[in-house]
Amino acid sequence: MPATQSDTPTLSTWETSMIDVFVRAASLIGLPRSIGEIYGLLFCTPQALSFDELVERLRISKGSVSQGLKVLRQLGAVKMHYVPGSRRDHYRPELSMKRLVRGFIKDQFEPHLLSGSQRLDNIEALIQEAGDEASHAHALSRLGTLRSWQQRTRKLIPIVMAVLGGANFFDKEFTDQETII
Amino acid sequence: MPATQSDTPTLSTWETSMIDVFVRAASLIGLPRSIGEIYGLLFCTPQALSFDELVERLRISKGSVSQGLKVLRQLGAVKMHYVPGSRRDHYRPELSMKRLVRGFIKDQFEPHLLSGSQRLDNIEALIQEAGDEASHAHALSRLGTLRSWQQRTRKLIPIVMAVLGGANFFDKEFTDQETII
DNA sequence: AACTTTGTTCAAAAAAACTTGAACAAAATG
DNA sequence: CATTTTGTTCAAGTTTTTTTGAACAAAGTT
Repeated sequence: MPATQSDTPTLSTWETSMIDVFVRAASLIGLPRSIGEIYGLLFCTPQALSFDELVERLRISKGSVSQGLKVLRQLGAVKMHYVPGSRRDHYRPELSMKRLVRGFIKDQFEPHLLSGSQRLDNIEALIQEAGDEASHAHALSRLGTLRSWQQRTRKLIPIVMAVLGGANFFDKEFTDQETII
Repeated sequence: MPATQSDTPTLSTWETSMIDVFVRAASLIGLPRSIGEIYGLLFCTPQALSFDELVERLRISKGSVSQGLKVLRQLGAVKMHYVPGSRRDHYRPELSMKRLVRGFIKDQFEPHLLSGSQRLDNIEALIQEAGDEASHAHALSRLGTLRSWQQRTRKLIPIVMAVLGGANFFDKEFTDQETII
């Protein structure tokens, strides 16, 4: 058994910086640092990495890696990758921006939109029950505003996905006179 | 001086529920509860509210209201409203979804995109300096992916704003055969 | 000028979110 | 079946974020 087996090469400067980009991006969308680190390292690395390699190279706990990978799998941001001859799970990053965004919207956004609709219906009932007749009109008007925001958000999502979906309508070739042929 | 002057009507059921919607929305975009409460109460109320009314009706501290309003002003989510005969500042909620979204993007998103570009340039330099020639190709390829994500995000923002900007290209009338006349 | 009103600031307290590591479960191996 | 490998769970510890409230500043009143 070679003495070098468990050597853990330290992260290079560029890897650290690139991981830092993902840590910031994660925090921007409300995900913990450890998740940014895990995805970031997978993003930097040519080969799929195992659970243990993540723990060792990032020097974070098994618990963090386990929970982090769980969330990333749920978001569709990492894929499991079979490595012949190894019992360990290996992971690779999802590299399609469209799929990453879709995963995020599906997991973090749409549930709120869904439950939101029901909440607004409940609020409407509460306004009707309320004794204060005078302010019904205003309350219902604001409720209407809220519903319109919801609806516009719903309309927006497929447009965003379309824009992210490879070549499309919004690309230069489609709008630039010269290149249309 | 009437004894009832400082009566603080408690929030009604529907107000509480509607404020709750905003508290959830705030947390979804990474803003503290108190900010959701402040915007939510302004949204529910027909008249502009003063600083003190926010403190009293929401039963949160002056500090929270002061800091919350500061952030909301910065985001363009509340507007100051002059009330004749009162020395106090009064506030009204911004009701245009487009302006709300623009404020959020300008304040919370664009700064990251900007600094992000510089970071990627730095990373490119670090990769060049790195000794490990063998992995240059992969590292640069991933850096390219990151740059393309950035660029796509930049392109997306004006499209989102356009979709939110009143009647437009994506509305039914523009695409539905029957209604085009 | 002294006093009142109005709102901000910031250090400390409280609450929430994240990470750790040890105990545990599940499955492969010998 | 006992043992090892691999990964999950969760209570406790740590860190970060948010809230509070008292001291302070700025501006209006008397």
